[in-house]
Amino acid sequence: MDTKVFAHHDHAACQAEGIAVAAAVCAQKGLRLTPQRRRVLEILLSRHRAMGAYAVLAILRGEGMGNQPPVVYRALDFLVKHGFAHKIERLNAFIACTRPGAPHAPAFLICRTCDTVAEAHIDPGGGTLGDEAGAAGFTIERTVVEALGLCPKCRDAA
Amino acid sequence: MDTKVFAHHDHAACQAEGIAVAAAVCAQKGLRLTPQRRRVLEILLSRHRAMGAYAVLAILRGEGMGNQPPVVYRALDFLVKHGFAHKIERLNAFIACTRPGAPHAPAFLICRTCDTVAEAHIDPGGGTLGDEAGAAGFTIERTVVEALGLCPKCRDAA
DNA sequence: ACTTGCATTGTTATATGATAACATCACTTA
DNA sequence: TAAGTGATGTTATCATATAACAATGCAAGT
Repeated sequence: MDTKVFAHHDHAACQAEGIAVAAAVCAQKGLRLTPQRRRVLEILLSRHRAMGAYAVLAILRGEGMGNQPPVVYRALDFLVKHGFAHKIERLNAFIACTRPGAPHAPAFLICRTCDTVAEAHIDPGGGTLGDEAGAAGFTIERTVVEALGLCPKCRDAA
Repeated sequence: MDTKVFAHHDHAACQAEGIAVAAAVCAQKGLRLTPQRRRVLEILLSRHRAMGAYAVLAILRGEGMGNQPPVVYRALDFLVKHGFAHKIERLNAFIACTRPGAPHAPAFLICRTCDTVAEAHIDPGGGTLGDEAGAAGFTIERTVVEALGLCPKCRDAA
């Protein structure tokens, strides 16, 4: 789990690696990491917090890279579709993936005080829910798992 | 788990029980199940599908029980706050609780074809995620768990 | 180089989901 | 019956997301 995001870490490396991996994966799969898409990923990578689409759009606007909602939604759709970013349903917001390239079922720990989001990974068909779904004949294709609470830093501060 | 919702069942009893339990719980806790709130719960209970707030509002309008968004959002807030309904984050929609009255951490199985939603219950601190959160010092307060896939009926039809 | 085809981007308009703010009404209890 | 609280009515607005279509860019084959 990438709970390092709750503590100090080499964030510059964190960002650089995110872009590098995305570029490599795109090259390998024949996807186009265009300037807009790349910039949106950089913006998401700049913080371990989920950002709303319109917050991203505001930054793009300031840089002359797009003025209308579809611009940012298309870039976000691309990043989510190919696993470079995730949508946090509870927040209607987006965050860069910390394990791009590898297929995985993400789960998130969301701090309600500082809004930091850590990405964990789970077995989609595992646990009680997987057992019950299996028993009921329900086929799980995707999972949304988001835990809300307090990160260690905010808990200690309180 | 209430996976009976994927199959034929006595739905009239299902609905009646939902209202009866809510009324009993409200009486016990000194909450007011007003006509609007009761009617919204009835509407949600009428199907095992999540409904958007505006879909509920459209029905209320047709019955002269409220014309503006805040009417339905206030009723839904009440129902969710007291555990008579849940919000499905993935769908931005609401569904009646199948275990009203008892505190619980709900999880949902959402069929992408027929939109039926079954409610299961999980141990919020259990499983891999609970372990990892504990190890990271993260305190889980609430969980959003939504599995998307195919219910038995729709899987067989395909 | 040319052109054909497809992915990407630009732009307008609108759909969909949610809340702030304030006035009014109703129920309780002292 | 007045005061306090919770519930409702209403207007306006904010926030999130997508449809539709035009214009552009890029890559592959000839």
